[in-house]
Amino acid sequence: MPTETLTIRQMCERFDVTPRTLRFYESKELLSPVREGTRRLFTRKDRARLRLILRGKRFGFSLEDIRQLLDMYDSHGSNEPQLLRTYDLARARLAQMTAQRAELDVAIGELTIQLAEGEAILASFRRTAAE
Amino acid sequence: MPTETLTIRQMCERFDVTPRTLRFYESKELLSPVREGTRRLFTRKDRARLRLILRGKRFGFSLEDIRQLLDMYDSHGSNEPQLLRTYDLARARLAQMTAQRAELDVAIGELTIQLAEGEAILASFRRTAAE
DNA sequence: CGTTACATTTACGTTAACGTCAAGCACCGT
DNA sequence: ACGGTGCTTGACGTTAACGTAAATGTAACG
Repeated sequence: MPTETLTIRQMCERFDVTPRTLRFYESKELLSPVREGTRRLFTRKDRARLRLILRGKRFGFSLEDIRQLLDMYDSHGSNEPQLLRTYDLARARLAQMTAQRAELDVAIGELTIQLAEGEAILASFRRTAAE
Repeated sequence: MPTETLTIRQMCERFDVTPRTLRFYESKELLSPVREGTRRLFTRKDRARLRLILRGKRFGFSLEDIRQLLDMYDSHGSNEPQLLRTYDLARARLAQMTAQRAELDVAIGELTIQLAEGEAILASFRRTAAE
């Protein structure tokens, strides 16, 4: 049963991140690779955590938020108050994202209108130039 | 015909920004209020520009982008190459925003699913506690 | 043994958009 | 003259998530 650990470089290729990023995450206690002498070896567990970290980032969570979520998640998935906090954090974040989406929609709409106006002006330039 | 200039404090209240922000914008050449002695007085033109600035921010433009857009806009709305650059910048930004919205949609979808799972687990806790 | 390739730690640098003092005019009413 | 209020300029501080450089280590290749 090979544990199949990865070097930092292999991790970087597999997840498209830089070494600096992995070391930074370790310093922030988001990852905890084992050591072979002085070198880091990333286990299956580290890879799982990194996947969750990257997903969290896509959600727009800060690394600090993610750390708390991860800690709560696996320090005890069976601890209700902690799970509840995780849940609330996620809900709050979802609300933010929904609001952000709404604003983005408005902004896209407005900008689209602006663009149409701009295009009209440019079109008039082209007509003038054609004389 | 009252030019109706505003003090910095009045501007802040009207637009919900801080004095620091207005001075910062001036230092970045986004605004250019006149002086009465040593004090700033914001004219109608400044108010119009500030409105555009705040709108640009809602669009997600950086202040530097906004400065360029404003300069191009009123340095000569009749200069075609500059107007074209403005237009291109806006189009690029719109593309970014659209992409961002797509990602946000995906993230919202995923997070919603996660929340449903979390809720299910919490529900099982409540059933256990009810025994 | 020398070089190449990859690894490590330490620590300062970067970016945007302001926040937060500090020190000091300028005028107003008393 | 004095206290209060509002304004001014300077200049350093803040935040997140790394980038980047320096100095060093170590393992294998030829």
